[in-house]
Amino acid sequence: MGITKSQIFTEQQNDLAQFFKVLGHPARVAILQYISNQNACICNDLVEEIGLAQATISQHLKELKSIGLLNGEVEGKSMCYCINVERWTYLQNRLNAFFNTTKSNCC
Amino acid sequence: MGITKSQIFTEQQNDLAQFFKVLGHPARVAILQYISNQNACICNDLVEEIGLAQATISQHLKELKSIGLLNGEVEGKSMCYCINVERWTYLQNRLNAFFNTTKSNCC
DNA sequence: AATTAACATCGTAATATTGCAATATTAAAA
DNA sequence: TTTTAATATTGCAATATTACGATGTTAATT
Repeated sequence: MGITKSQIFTEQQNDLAQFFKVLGHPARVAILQYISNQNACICNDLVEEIGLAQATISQHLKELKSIGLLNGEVEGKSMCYCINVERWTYLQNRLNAFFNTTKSNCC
Repeated sequence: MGITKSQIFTEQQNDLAQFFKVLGHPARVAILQYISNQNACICNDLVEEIGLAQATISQHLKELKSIGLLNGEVEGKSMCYCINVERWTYLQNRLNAFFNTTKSNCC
């Protein structure tokens, strides 16, 4: 079917999974790493840097924005995409909470 | 195309993304949480607990096994699936390293 | 030996994702 | 005002994922 049965899971489970899912593509990992190594980020750089078509990069940026990880500011003709540090930290804490509370008790 | 261009990314980026991807489904999050709340885990419990068909649960378990997060032991007719604590910790450290080294420097 | 219980695997339908070319859109530059 | 540069959006093809019924497989039970 290809459709996830979200309604049988809790909201926490769904949005935790959504965070993981967005990070679950090497292009998006690479984009975040590249942005963090720059003082400024311009989308066009990413096209050359990553090696995917402009439309594809734009799409990946959109997904990263969808979970609040990126802020985009218009700078003339260009865009300046930056990591939203507050959200970044929130996400890291959220994932750590998941790892810390989910422990093995058997075998 | 639906196919990820893995060859243009580093091995680190690809397997980090793979970890995220496997965790990026609410059923798999739920499975890990359920296992952690039990002293033993039997797959059949999961079918009732999660509310997906037995074949579907089996498939999700397979994906969790594929990144080494679950150990499965045969126990008579049943299976005992457990979290591989060593791998679990490795993964947590790996993700934290990603979060800590990827920082924002602009805007 | 037949039955049953607990999974795993296969096949398949429905939907999602990835990627790109083509085409907007927007703002600076000429 | 036309042109150009940078990015977004649309439409589509190829592939991946999700889910489940049907069918194996294996081991305990009868």
